Amino acid sequence: MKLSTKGRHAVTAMMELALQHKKGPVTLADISAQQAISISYLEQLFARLRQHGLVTGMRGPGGGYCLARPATEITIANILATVDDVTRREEQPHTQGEAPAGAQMWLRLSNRIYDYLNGITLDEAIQSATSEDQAPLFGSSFRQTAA
Amino acid sequence: MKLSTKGRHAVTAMMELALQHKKGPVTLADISAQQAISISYLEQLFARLRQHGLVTGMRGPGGGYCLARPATEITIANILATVDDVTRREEQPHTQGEAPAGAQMWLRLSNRIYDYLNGITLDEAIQSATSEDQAPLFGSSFRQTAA
DNA sequence: TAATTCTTGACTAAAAGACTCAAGTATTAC
DNA sequence: GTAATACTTGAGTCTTTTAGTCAAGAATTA
Repeated sequence: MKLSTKGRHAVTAMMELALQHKKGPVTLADISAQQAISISYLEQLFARLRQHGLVTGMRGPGGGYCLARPATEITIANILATVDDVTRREEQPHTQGEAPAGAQMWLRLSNRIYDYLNGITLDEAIQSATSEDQAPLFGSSFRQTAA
Repeated sequence: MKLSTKGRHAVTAMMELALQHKKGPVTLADISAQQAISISYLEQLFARLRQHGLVTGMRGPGGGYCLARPATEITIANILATVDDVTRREEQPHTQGEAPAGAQMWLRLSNRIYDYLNGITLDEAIQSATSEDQAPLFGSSFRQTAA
């Protein structure tokens, strides 16, 4: 599991597509202008998104990119996985006694985060981000103590 | 929000401290051996962990590092925040009409992830990672479709 | 007092990440 | 047919991160 600016760009771009899908295909030039990223870089990202079946490209004038599936069927984890080469990984079933316990524990935690992000659809993310009053999603019993 | 190998090292090191806290302080040399990381690098990480009040160092022979608080009161988000300079960030209340909608949406999603990780304590992470039978934590209705 | 351990801080080499640039080909609306 | 767009390819640059070294020193305690 990983969370980088590259993933951020991909997610926000996908959100853009979802928001404007009623207006038809969205051009990379549009997204480039809104996100202040070069078209060439977006091309890299969208090449992967397309290869993984998350978007479809339409050529010619009036063309652009659309979501390949409804926004309710695309998860945040889906998007991050395409651009960051991360997936859910299965744990090894005890290779030897001298096992990297820490690695195994991290793997499980990592998978847990992946599952969490896989439970958030693009549509839902937009909904909760668009709603004015943002209800706390967790009790947040703990806050930062650091100065 | 960010998720890097640096954060991974910090989390696994903290797990190690939590596991061995009954045996007293843990030396960096121990962790170095277990995680195959140089002591010097660990020193960097632990310097930050100590500054943020997550661990306490004990000098002299028999010294080492301990958790500054019980493992039930340290969250994964706490740990990641110390080494990665990430925190929960407040959203701006609509600066202008020409607002970076995508940025705002990402911020909310990012905070949501942060809150999630802030809801997982070190202790809980170890528990769920140690238990043999790992029950699925989410419905995981969606799986990877990519080839 | 000497061994052990943390503390601090500067420094560095290699790798990855985050882009940009360029130059072309393929489609399709008009 | 031409212009607007997607798509492809590949190189190239700049920054950040990672992972680590080196060194001098301060605190602790056997």
